[in-house]
Amino acid sequence: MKQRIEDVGEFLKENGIKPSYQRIKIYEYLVKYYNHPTVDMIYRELVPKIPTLSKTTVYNTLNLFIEKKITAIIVIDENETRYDAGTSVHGHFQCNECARIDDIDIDLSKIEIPIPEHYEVSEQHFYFKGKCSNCN
Amino acid sequence: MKQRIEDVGEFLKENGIKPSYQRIKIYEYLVKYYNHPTVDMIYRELVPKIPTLSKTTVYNTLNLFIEKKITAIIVIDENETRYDAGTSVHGHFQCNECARIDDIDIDLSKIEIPIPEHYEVSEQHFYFKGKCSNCN
DNA sequence: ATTGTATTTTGTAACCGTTACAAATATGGT
DNA sequence: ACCATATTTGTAACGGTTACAAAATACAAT
Repeated sequence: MKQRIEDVGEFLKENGIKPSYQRIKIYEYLVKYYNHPTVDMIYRELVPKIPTLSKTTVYNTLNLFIEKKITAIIVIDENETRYDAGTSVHGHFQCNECARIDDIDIDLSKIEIPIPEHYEVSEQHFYFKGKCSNCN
Repeated sequence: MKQRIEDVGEFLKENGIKPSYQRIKIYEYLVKYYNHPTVDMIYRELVPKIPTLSKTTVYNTLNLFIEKKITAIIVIDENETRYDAGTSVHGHFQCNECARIDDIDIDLSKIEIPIPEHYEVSEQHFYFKGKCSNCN
């Protein structure tokens, strides 16, 4: 879910990422909207400000963020990958009509998951699909 | 999760699907292994028995199964779509090493999900990633 | 059985999101 | 300013999936 980031450049540095202009703008996009965007959504928003921006840069940057664990991939849309600056465990809801993705707060303490013996869990994901209030 | 299907041809008919040879074999694969296969896994297994089989047929058939709701898509692998003949709500675990997917039984009654007002939920998905016992 | 019609299967080409790669550009230290 | 390094960019390739039309099959009526 959302977390306050005061200085994006500083935040990137703290996480071992040299804060280039493109990287700052891309991360700022993530924390400004928290809208679980596709690469294309980020690209279309930033290109007017950074005319030379390449989609490859957006891909590279997001993959770097993921490697440094300040961004998570949300595997929920069959067609496009979604990205989330919120890296804590929480759920998502995707509307089948407008494709928007909302955060869902899930109380993990109440959930018992029968993971088999000798299995090691590194990620937990919960997602729902249906129709959001705008499309209903 | 797993459900017993005695006569696949009859089962397909009951669900409004004309039971062609290919369709029967593909559905038989799903219920024989319940291994959440990719298209390629199904294709490679069946080609020796059906030498003329086309991958397009596998895609077409699975999409038909999904339309008729006797198969579900599992969105868990970033690269390839997975298919599941078990259409009840349950969880999945994918191993990051060998990519295999196991079923996880989840007690839904204990889970409270704070879905926003006027949202309509049609699907619930739970999945986990990590290392399975074979790879540990 | 034969014909005609609709359905299913098949192969090819296209589509699209993503990545590989090398050239161009920017950055930082001396 | 110069050099070494890191970053960005554009193009081409890759791979999973789908569109499409032709070929094969199944089915009904005569």
